[in-house]
Amino acid sequence: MLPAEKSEILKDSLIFSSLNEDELSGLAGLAIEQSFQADEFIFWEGDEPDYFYVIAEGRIKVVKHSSSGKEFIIAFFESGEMFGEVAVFEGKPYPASAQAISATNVLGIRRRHFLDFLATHPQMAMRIINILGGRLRDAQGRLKDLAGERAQQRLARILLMLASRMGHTIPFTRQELADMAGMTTETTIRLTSQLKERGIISSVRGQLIIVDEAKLRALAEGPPTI
Amino acid sequence: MLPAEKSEILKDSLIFSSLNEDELSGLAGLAIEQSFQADEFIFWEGDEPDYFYVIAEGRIKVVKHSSSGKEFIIAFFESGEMFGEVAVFEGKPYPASAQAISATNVLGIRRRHFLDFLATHPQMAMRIINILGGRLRDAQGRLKDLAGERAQQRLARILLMLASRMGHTIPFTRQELADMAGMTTETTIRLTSQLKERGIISSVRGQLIIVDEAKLRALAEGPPTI
DNA sequence: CCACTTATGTGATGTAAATCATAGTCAACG
DNA sequence: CGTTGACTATGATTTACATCACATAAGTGG
Repeated sequence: MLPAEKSEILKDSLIFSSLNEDELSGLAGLAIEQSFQADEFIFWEGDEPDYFYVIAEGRIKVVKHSSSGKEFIIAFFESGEMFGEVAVFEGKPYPASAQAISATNVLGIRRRHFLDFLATHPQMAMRIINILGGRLRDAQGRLKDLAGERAQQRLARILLMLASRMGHTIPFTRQELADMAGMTTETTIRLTSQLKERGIISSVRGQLIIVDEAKLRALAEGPPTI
Repeated sequence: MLPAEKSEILKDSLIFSSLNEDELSGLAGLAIEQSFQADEFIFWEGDEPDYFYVIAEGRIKVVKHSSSGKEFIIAFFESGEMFGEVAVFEGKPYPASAQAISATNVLGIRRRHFLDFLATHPQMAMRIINILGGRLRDAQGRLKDLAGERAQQRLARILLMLASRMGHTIPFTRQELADMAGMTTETTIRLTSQLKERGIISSVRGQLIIVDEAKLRALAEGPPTI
């Protein structure tokens, strides 16, 4: 891949879009391209955090496994988004694994290089603070949902969150939705079947289309206060 | 409160400890002291984020309520720690409420002032990135626990987390522990009673003492792989 | 010191969702 | 084009935990 292409990818990313040409090409010089097949792991929980990543093309999920082996999807990211940053900042092992959902190209920047770059680019630090803040807000919202809301509502909220990021067509299987909402595949299938009967969603194999967002939102807000 | 006292408090905080005297007194000039009784709210979820806070004295908890009204404790903080920062960075309403656990004094710094200060103090931004990163890591670990672990393990993990921050004497009621672990008070009481029987903890009203941390850790790790 | 509130403790019962089981359906691919 | 494997579907059964209901401390404040 040409340095100019790397620059272009970084320029299109959420974090680096505000940099000028010189800064971009400086960073691009440090970035290493890597490709992954669907289902391949970019890193595993516990690995040393050598790289910070920006997605050039494709989609990845960040997962943790419970003690019984059950998978939980903490987040997923697509083109232009970064991941692996928390471990890189702290210098501690990655707290979760990253796995490609589809064929994916990423740019990796070495921890040391990235920290040096950050130290000399204060406005980038502010950008990162905003991104981390947003992710923390999301995580805390999900914590409350997992602790206190019923499966129906948790699923509705997950669907709305996904819709706000990717539009009304949601390219995930029931299994993946289950792993995001913290429930079993069977439960997700039963709940989505109900949603279909009520005309709130439609679906084809491997994806799900939100038909009536208003009704879904009502479900997510809470039980129809009897 | 004298400016010098405010400086002293800021100097003792996690975020501002690296500042020099001039910077500290500059910040101290912007900081407003506020006091709260136990159970009083510092701010409510949904409020406009006017202030960023540092705790001078006391303890607070950050809570969200589920649609059925159940409380969930997202985090608690004590002297020297900051809170309310996510909302301040984003300029969106506070995503959760903050409530004093005991009588508490805080220093509040106006959003605008804090952002201006940040913009001119790059090394502070790095400090904040680290703090947010740590909180995000914690939140993601708890997400996985809530989604995939049993009540027994969740409680054990909460206790260990608390112990690592405050020592083996944990000053929370069963109700508060329940609200952190995402379960009912009754379940927490039953589980702690079991832990007492097994000699892993002891307790007095309103607090709980970890006696055998190794056994607790074994419980937290997972079921005794049969 | 007595009423009152808050925290702890325990049993009986209910239930949401997990688990177990089985089957149909669609896409991919040699 | 038929076989294989992932995805969707649905019923039967189990279970961890919530809910309800009371009872007994242990502080607290008049």
